[in-house]
Amino acid sequence: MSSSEILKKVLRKEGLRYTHQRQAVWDELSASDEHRDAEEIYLSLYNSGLNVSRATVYRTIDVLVKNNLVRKLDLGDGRARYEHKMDTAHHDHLICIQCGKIDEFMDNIIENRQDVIVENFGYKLIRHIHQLFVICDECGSK
Amino acid sequence: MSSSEILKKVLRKEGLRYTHQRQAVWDELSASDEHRDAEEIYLSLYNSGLNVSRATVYRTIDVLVKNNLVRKLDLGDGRARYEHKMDTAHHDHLICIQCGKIDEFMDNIIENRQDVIVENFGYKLIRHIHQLFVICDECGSK
DNA sequence: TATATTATGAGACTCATTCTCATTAATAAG
DNA sequence: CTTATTAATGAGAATGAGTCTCATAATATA
Repeated sequence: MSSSEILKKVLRKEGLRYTHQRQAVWDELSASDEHRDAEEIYLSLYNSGLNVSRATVYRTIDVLVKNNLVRKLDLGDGRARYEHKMDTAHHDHLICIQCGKIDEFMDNIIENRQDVIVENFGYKLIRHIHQLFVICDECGSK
Repeated sequence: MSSSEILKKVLRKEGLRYTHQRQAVWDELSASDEHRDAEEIYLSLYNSGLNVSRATVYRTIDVLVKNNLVRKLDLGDGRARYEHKMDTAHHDHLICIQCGKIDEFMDNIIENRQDVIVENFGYKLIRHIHQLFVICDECGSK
């Protein structure tokens, strides 16, 4: 399914209209594996001559996040980052506190333990955040 | 060691003066096991007749966090929460996305896996965030 | 007690994000 | 295809947590 078909399906489901701007934001996000903030997406579009307003960038990202096409990351520095979820399995993140480099990890043992913990409380797990703040190899060797 | 002795030791170490305001903020934090935001602490002091400014509340909390007397929590809703670390072992949090209730958990298997993951990357673990967003028993049964 | 230095308070400021509302564009109806 | 209806957009104002500034107050030092 193409990029625009995926988006159209989501918009249809949400009862929203298909617009150039929404396609542009989704293209921008799905084209990169970086973890980028809204301003970077806005500027990248702007520099490609696509003048999508900041408000629309935010509004569109919200729709994409809600419909599981994009994941929102809160790294604790006041700016949300976004990554697309096309063909990517669940993972969590390692963040270098010096250079900002972001790596991904996934550990079934941890995932299972989470389920057990929540079950012991008698709760229902909706989602989780697991971030390892590190000094990466490059920063550590300086 | 009393509340004020602990604070004085930290302030001495940091080359900072011992003031009423700093004691008041630390008292407020150490007296409760809740996970409170800066405004709640400010208002609680204000309502006790202790007029410590918001700026000083923030400044004091920074010192306490830096010196490990207080932990700062980012729950992703734009307001930091704080909990004191007196006589408390390390733990992470379960947060009910409906009522906001916060519970604590600690799992050695997870802690160990984190170390292994970071070691495999050749990085150094500095700190971590692990939050399980749940529907708690009460909210789930409604 | 006088002097030097740090801390505080009030409010201005920042910055990411959200909101407002007049204008524009997309869809529906004819 | 054209118009009517309704939703989306853009520009910039508003928000809100947190930070900064700087004149004044408090603490420590001589």
